[in-house]
Amino acid sequence: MIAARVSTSSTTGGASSTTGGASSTTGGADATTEAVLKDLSYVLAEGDVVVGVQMGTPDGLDILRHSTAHVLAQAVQQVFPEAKLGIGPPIQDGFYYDFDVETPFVPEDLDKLETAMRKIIKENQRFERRVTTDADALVELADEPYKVELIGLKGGVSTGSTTDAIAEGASAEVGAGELTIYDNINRKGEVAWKDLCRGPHLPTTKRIPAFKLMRTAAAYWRGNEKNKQLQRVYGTAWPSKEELDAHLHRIEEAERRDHRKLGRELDLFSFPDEIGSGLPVFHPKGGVIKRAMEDYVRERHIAEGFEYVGTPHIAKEGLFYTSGHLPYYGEGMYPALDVDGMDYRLKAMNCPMHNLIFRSRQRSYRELPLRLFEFGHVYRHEKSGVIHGLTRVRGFAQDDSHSYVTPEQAPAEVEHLLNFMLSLLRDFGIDDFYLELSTRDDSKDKFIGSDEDWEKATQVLEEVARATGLELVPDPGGAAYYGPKISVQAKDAIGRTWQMGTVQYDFNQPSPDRFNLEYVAADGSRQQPVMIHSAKFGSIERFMGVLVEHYAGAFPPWLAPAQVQGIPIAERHVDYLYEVAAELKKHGIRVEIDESDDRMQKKIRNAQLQKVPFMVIAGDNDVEAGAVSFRYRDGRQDNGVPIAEAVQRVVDAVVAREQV
RNA sequence: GCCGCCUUAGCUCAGUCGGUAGAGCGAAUCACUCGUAAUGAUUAGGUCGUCGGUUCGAUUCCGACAGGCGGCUCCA
Repeated sequence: MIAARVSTSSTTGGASSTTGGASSTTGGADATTEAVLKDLSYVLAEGDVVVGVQMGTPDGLDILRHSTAHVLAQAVQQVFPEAKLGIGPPIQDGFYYDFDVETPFVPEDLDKLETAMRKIIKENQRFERRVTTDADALVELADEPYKVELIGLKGGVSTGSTTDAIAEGASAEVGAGELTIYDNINRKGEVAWKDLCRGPHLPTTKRIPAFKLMRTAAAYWRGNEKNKQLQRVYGTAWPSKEELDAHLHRIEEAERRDHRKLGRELDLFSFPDEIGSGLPVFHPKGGVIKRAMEDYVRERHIAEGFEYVGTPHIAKEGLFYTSGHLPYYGEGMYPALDVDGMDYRLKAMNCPMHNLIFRSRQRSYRELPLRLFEFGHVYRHEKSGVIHGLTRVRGFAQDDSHSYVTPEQAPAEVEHLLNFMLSLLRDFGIDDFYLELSTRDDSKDKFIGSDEDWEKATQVLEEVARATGLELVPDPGGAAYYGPKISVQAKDAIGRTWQMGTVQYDFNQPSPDRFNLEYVAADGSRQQPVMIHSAKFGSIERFMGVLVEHYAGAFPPWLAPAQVQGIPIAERHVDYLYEVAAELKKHGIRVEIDESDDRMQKKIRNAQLQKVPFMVIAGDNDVEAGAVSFRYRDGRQDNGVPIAEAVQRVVDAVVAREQV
């Protein structure tokens, strides 16, 4: 036990007794609702209900990591006495601490700091909590300008959710309620170091079993680009050396499936410097995957009532004033190209052009929902520091659709699109994702349209999203300028989440002061449609990146660049394999035969490294029996399979889109 | 865009305290024809990211730019 959740008797409503057995982390909903984390040194009052916090629990890990962050901060101020303290919260799998230092940290500093930290841990310093007042703390921490700022900010807020107002992570230093300072007391009973902090902490530094500093980076103070950049040190801490090693091992495993690495090894795509940052090219093998994705997605869209259209990559810039892109997101668009004295822009979205297709003639309510779809290539001038493999690029294809509907049809269409999108993701085997509902926040200048319209649109999206039963995470302020959106968020190999498909409800672009879209209603009146934007994968490029990582490059046969690798035992079996390959090709199977003069063991190794789903091997025994021998990527083998059966096996797996 | 680090052969990386470079894998060629993850030998391959500065001399030191990596900010 390293800390405790304590609730006072006044808050307990019902039957929960104070016995609290060993495994009572969930014991008594009444007791835990109001329970507050306390240090073990906390002096109990009459009637307090106490639940121990173990290091392995989420609370316990946070306490361990936050305490380790304190040790780091102490070490930094030992090694770099001029360093000023920022904030140091626990995060997923670790912690960080921000410092204002003259010269930024370099990787070698981490070694020095780890050494200093080990010394502090060995000293077994005691974390001692001390209540103070704003006034006293301001005097005591006069040398720590960032802490002083936090105290000032806290004073301005009454109670409750102060975190947003202050800085992400700052609640660890100045939560609501009384202000506290933690003193680190060394063996001699002296205060070795102190920090403004809400706590709780481990009882002593020696209770930190295993930690490692991971990297340094810069981070804006209080997360604002306009503020000074502080130097951030990331670290991790675990209840045992074994768990630390396991964590480091997980990171290594994740790096193995990084799509940037696999993309090169499997010869799928590259990013030639000569073309420019964030502009990928697909090699033949990546092209196969890309085309398989596109073919399937196009086919499914048509089956779902979409009509395939095509639009250009650039347009006169007036179009993007009409749509609202230039006034609201001009920063994200490439600068204008001068053409015959007019300014043209590369498009960042397809919707304006689809709107023009809608507007190309008068539309009747009988045509609605009208669903336009294409793989529209868009270009966005992403800041140089955010480019990341295929998952954040500057030019990409959206599998983009726009549904034009009557307001009454909107909820059903949103539902249709969302379910369609989820079914597509599942067809590709992607199952680790959650939904996000991006809405408008108070900064109204970033968004257009009336409060009522926003409210109605948000409500429609939320109801449909909830009906899926998937996890739904709110994202206030994340909406597009023209309307709220539901998005699918998928994780990559290293735990970063990426926005995939979206469904966006737009009542703005059709409006009279934008594109002025209309349809003739049953009563002959002219009405304004609602448009619903939806990209099912979001971006073909990003989706391929996520797919590569999801399968670690070992694609199911229907997506694999080479579905079958033919491997002759000896040169005399090559012709026989070509006969088998001819059969496979009749069924559209992608088959290659390794005619090199490598030994067959080497050929197997190569096919294995290329992650080909079916290795089809033929030697004397197979030729004699009119059969082939299968080897799969996991090492399984199935010898002497008759040719017809072997062909059928491969074809069946492809048609069923199975993994093998 | 900001901060830090990085850029040497197709890939992964050594190396040069300033005197123009080396390995493994890969490639090509030759021999070998082999039953489920690396047969052997030989050869080719680099204006050390680009441009500029310092220097008798720069791949090495300095600067700018480009590209990459990790974060931050951003993400229609």
